[in-house]
Amino acid sequence: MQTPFTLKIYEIARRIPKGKVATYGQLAALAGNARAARAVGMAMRHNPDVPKMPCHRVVGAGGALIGYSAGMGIHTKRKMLEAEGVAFNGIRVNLLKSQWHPNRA
DNA sequence: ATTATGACCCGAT
DNA sequence: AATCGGGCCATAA
Repeated sequence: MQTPFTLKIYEIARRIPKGKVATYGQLAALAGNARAARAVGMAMRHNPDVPKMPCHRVVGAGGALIGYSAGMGIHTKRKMLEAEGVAFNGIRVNLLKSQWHPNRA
């Protein structure tokens, strides 16, 4: 059992559709605290439920690839995102095309 | 209960 | 693009 905030982050992260990405700040905002982006990252780092927790679909603000400790870190993360059809723009994710819109499905 | 840390974010250099 | 510094938050120790 995790803390309420963390659980909330899990709920949200879990419903990120394949091929889309969300930013830490976005998740934080959806969780109720737009400034808790850092806390969101911590929740991800402690991720207890890998299968349900697509932490690779969570990127930094502006689509910057931040975080991820598995495999080759960012490299692996990017690989997975590409595999899911996420549009990349050089070193960043093309949020313009691949950012998750919770409201829109 | 207090202190320290981190998968952040923003603005400036 | 990369680096530096300051601010915010919840979690872990």
